[in-house]
Amino acid sequence: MCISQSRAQRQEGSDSPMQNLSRKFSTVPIHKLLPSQLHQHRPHPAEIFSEFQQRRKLLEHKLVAVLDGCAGLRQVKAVHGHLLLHGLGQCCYVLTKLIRTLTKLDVPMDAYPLLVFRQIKYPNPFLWTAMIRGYSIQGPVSESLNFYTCMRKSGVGPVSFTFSALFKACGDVLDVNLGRQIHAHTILVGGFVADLYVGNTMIDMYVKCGFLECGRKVFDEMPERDVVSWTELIVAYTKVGDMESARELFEGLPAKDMVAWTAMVNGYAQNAHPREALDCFERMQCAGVGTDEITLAGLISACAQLGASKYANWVRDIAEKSGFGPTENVLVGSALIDMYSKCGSLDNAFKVFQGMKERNVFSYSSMILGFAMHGRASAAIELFHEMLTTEIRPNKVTFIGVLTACSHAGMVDQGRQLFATMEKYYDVVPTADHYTCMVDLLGRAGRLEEALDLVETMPIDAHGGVWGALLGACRTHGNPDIAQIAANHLFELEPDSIGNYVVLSNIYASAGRWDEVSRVRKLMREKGLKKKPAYSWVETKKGVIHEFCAGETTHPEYTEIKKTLEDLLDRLLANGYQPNLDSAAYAVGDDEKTRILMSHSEKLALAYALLSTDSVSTIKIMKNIRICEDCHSFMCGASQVTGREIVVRDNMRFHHFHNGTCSCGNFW
DNA sequence: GTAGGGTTAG
Repeated sequence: MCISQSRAQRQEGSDSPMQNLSRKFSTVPIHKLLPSQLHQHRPHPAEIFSEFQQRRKLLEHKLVAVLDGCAGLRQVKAVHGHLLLHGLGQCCYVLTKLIRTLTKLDVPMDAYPLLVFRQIKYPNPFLWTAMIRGYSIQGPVSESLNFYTCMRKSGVGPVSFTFSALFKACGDVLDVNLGRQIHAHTILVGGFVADLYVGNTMIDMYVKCGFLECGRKVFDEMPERDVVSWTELIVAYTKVGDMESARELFEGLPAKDMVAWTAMVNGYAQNAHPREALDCFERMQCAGVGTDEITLAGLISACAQLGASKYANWVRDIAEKSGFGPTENVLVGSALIDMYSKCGSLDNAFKVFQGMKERNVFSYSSMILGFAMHGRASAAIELFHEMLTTEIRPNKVTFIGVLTACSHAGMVDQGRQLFATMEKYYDVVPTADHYTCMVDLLGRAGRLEEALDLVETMPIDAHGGVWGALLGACRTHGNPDIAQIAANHLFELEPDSIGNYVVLSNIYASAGRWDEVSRVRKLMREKGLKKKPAYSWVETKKGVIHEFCAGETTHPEYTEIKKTLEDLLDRLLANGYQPNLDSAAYAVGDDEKTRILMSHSEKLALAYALLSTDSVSTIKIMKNIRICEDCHSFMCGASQVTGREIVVRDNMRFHHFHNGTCSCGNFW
């Protein structure tokens, strides 16, 4: 027993030279010795190395923290200089951070980062990956891939982050083929395909490239998923408008966080389902999930689509209570400006704008568009000039706003001038949407030939909007010949859009060309297209919304409505109003035309509002299609004989009727 | 290292 023990001791000693050494050295940690004791003790070398390593690690961490705080290339270079000076020029950990910092500072990879990298003798996988990621962010992606190949050749194995960086690169340049190759490679290398981050970036890559089904397949095959994987796919479905699939997936998500809920709320809002967006938000609140500015942006957009002041005030209240009020938060503020404009309260929109501490191009553009939508052209243009005195540069939407303002106010020359400066001074290349505004501008002003010429000579392809603007102008100015040209293009571009057939047929009807009217109607029948029913909505005092369809007689208070309308008509006729019979595009007698005109949904809505609201409040009516000429002059007259303010939002813009005139100046 | 965002025209 005794022998075997001593043998074991001897064996232990021979196996471990360090243990042998330890008998000759002190085991007291060096930092616990007094200076006077130092010369008597001989600290163990392992301890000295360990202490050295600890200090070095601490130093490296500190350097990484310093790099994190670097604000510019000069500071990074200074750190690098110190690294070289103190023998840390080969330290992969710190240099990885250094390269990442340079990437964050947008320093071109080929310049300084590559120089740093080339000085390293033995780069570790993280350092290689920092280079791959750098090129993946800046491009070219081919270089990113080159680095990957070199890394493999040098015998360094990848880490999961390497694949994430590569997939991100493929997603950014929309190169699904390369993505597929790397996907296959990921499987080949083994292990990484099951990694959560790798899977998530792979889903993102497929989705960005437009291969949603491939992303779904990756998702379905992932051994482990988290809320990020789910949310990526949910968003992908909302972006293609497939809210049903998004909802299905969302309901199956076990732990829904704020981002996932927000994806649903905003998905509904973006796909024109404002009620569902509101419902979803209420569920989110019941689930006790917090709200931030991004959730609010979607929610506010939903309220803007509903266009009712009841919701506008409700959502504003929520924003204030969540700590994202319009004064402090530029995102929420801009969204509220847009919402108030669309709800008909231009005053509230402007109040929000004025109260904002910080403004950006969204705030200005929304406000300019608000003014334009409400016919306040000079205010829109004034604000545009005010914006130019700040550091904020206009973008393409800002120009849509000012051009629309000019167009609705008949300011042809000013509009032309602005259009000419867009690219020259502001680097905003005109898009087909801007040409739409220009065609609208010329068209409304009656310069149909010039408008046609512009469409035919514009340097980019005209889309439906451009021809549609021309067709609309032909309606206003009664030009069936140019209308036919525009319509022919529209029938090609938008074969199933019913509105174009209706407008063309109405133009022919106004010109009394009934043969042509029947021809267009026949075309509609052949295509199986049916006229969209015209609706109007009116909000009563209690915030209840009543809907009226053209020609309907089923409202419970129809008798009173009819009586009110007849009384109003009598007063208007006495005041000089004459029904615009051209607005009833049917080959029938004048009496029948008048009867049809009196059944238009906005007139019914107006009569109901007169019946059910107090005599001082503004009447707000919303419509799903453009207001006709007859209803427009009817509203003008009504605002005069009743002394009421009437606001009508049609599918184009707002009309403020006050004392016999409209804010649109009869341009719409 | 991975996920949610605002204004647009006929």
